Amino acid sequence: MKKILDLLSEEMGKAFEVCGYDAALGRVSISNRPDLCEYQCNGAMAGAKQYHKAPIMIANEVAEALKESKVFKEVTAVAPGFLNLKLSEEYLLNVLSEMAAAPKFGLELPAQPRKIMIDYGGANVAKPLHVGHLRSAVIGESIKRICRYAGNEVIGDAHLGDWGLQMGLVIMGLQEKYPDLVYFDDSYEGEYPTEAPFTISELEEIYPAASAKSKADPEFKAKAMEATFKLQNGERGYYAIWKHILNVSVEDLKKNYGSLNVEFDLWKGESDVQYLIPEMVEYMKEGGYAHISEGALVVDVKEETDTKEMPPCMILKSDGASLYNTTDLATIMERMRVYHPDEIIYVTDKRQDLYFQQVFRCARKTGLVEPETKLRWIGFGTMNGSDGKPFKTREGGVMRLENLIRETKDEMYRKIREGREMPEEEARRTADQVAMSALIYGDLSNQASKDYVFDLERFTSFEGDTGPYILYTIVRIKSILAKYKEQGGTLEGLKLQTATSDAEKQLMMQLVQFNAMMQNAAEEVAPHKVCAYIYDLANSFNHFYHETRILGEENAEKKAGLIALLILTRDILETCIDVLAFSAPEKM
RNA sequence: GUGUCCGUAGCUCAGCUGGAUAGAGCAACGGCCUUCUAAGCCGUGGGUCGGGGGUUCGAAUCCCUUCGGGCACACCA
Repeated sequence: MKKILDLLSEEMGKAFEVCGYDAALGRVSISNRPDLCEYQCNGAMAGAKQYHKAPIMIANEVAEALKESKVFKEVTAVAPGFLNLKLSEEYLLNVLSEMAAAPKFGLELPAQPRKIMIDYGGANVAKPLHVGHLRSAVIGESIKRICRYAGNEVIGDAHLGDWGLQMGLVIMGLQEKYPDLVYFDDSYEGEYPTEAPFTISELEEIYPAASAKSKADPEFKAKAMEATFKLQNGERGYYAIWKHILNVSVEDLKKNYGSLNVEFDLWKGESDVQYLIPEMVEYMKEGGYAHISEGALVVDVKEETDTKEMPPCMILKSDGASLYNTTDLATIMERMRVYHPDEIIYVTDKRQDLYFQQVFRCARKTGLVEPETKLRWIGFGTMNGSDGKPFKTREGGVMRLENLIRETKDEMYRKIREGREMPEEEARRTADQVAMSALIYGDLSNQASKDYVFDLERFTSFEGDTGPYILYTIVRIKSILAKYKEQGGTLEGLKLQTATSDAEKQLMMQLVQFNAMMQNAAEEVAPHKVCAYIYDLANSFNHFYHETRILGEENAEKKAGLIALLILTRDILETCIDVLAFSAPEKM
């Protein structure tokens, strides 16, 4: 269904037209002076020049034409030419009722669903997730859910880093620790064990140790490079142990991502497109796109309109080895063949801006994607500590994501214990759920592209613009509804009623914006807009709640209408937190 | 150096396709629980929107310039 602002603009446009002006001038927006009006139209001022007329005169004429309007109950022309509008309660009720009955609360879906792939920009195998992975995970997940809710087919791909030098390093690290493993015995010809000879914790120790050693010890580094080379050329033992590394890591990653409610549809990695690289390189050479520069194979991606330096996109290093670009381009090639998406969205940190410009230009120029395939890059900022510098542990190291999550859960548990009587087990469960809302909302409520300060105390607070505040609001609603049912009420078939107070009308006006908000959030892939909306909605609700006796309402019809309003508010809030990838408990 | 993003209340941030007195939250202070979760609600104080120019009837918003900060600039990912 149509969005409220479009409906109002239509009504206003008609009035402009009746008075002999361009209907486009009738664009209505939400008032920025809530003390004066609910909506406003500035078209009279915009049209003054065009019609050589004082804005206030135009505004007066239009206001006059709207005197009998069923949509606006009040239209006032104010100097120098503002049109201040108040909505008729009956009209608001009609729109809101239609919305409550419509699928997805009246969100308009695309006629043809678009196929969108989301690339979460790669966790690495054998390396634990750290706080830097939080953002791509929660932003990517939320974007996935928003796009899906908006009626698109969305495929999320983990795009693991599972193929570079790091793998050689881990393999060499393992060989040093366990030289007798059959994987390192060249003469071994039997089947390799199905069970991995190491745990995830061992693996996580081995990588940093091997990485550090390779920096200090050139000989070790050479061995790791050789191992990488052998792995990539299919050496049996190395490949078998690599498979173990992959499996153990993915299992652990699933656990960690799972606690953030992040689910990937595909667990593909760089290794999955290695087979395509020779073909892709050949294609780029044959097509005349690639040439040798300083020994490396590159594709020029400069454009005449560039005002800055644009280095070429490198396809192969001068030693012939592949690199990040190579696998990313091969991945695009594969995705086009297998899935043929209309759009690919990359979620990575914003330092990779230039890099993705190069890759996108290269993919376009070489025809790896079609002209209408949209390639979009979402660069997110850094999560900083209270000192404004990238977040560190107290000891100054990189904090593991797992630990960040645990600390947040512990802090939330402490708060719940402090503020509520609750059985131990339920307190734990509730704390976990509320903690995730704190962490996820704390991240998503910031614009993705900006850096933000992680403040445990603030994020886990039940006051202000936080996840717990949103959940608290939902729980309050649920609590009333539960009580209403206890008293023998039913939640079915209730009809919304005309607003009888300002607070109720405010709440209804907030609810009616849902479809426009969600559409906008999807178009701009902006989860923070959903956050801003539910914060406003929660505020409107709490204000309304405070002023309105619901269960004590004596008029049965009115009471049913209030309950219907609560249900709608709860449903919209829960729909929103669901696309943000967290959920509300029944009690807290 | 080139490019890019940012600079709004003590702190953390909205607002930026130009509109009326620049908004929230936190922190500070003051009210509101015999009634549906007070983890709430209501109110008070707090601002040269980094500086300077320009465009406009009107600029936090657009343009130019300047200062301060982050980040990136081919064989890392």
